Amino acid sequence: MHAGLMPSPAHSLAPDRSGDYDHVRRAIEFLSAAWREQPSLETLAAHVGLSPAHMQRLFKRWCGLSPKEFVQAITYDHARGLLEGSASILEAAHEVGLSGGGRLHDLLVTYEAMTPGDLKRRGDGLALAYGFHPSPFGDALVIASERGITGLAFCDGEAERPAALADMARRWPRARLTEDPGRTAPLLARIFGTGRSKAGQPVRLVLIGSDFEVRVWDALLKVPTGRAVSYSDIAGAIGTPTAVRAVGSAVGRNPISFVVPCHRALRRDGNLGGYHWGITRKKAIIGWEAGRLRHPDVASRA
DNA sequence: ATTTGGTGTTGTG
DNA sequence: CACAACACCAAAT
Repeated sequence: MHAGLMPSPAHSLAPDRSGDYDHVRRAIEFLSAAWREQPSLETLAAHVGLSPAHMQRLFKRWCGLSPKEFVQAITYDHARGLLEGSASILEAAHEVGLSGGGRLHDLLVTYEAMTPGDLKRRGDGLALAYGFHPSPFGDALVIASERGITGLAFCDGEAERPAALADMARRWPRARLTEDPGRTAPLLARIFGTGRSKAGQPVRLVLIGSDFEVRVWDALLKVPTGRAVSYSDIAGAIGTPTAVRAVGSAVGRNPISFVVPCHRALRRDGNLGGYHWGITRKKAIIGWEAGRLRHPDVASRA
């Protein structure tokens, strides 16, 4: 299938970015495998199947960084920089956080957690709408109840959609899921939409998980863009300093990817650690945020 | 670089 | 109730 021949919308002010991530993903995969040889722009572009100039422009448009800068942004050293002073992030947030209610990273986020009773019912009586939508990181699966977003997952391409949906549905086996992209689309737009969240409209989350899991996810919500914490930082902050590995599992079970920024949890030593939706995507998100931080206006011109 | 032993929580039977 | 699985970590090959 030669979908790559799709004509580019030459002078649209709102370029169709939905196809970008597919190329970006293949570029990141190549760079990850070959970083030691410092591949040239030509080599990279040839592998992805684009001209060097197009490759460069694609990356710039996607995240504001060139491929070379992107590679810098996901290196070991840079990750260690993100972790600088990481313990104090959660400490400071803890002082403010309890009184302040939920604000967090660059989005305005509020959340409620399901009660233990709700959890036991495994979603019985819960009506959930879902939809797939293009996002900067591939197809995004959004799941929402009447009270707010309960799930956000990613996949690459139509073929992976059933698996992504099953992975999410398994978390609330007795819930009734109905496809309704009309309802989920505006929720996703609020997350990836242009610029800052439209004045005062918070993103409402519904966290469905055990008490321990919710405490972990709450800690993640306190990590701002451009920073990161280690799994053991989180363990310490929630009062179970030796439960590092359990924290890792809980982070991995985060149902609302990206909004609950599980990609900002790294290994203590600067290794990136794992990611439920693939390490490539974790790299993509970290690099994308690095670019957005450097050029805050990139997203606002849409 | 890779292995090893120690971890808390959750889901399964 | 026991047990395996897990997006980890520190120390020792």
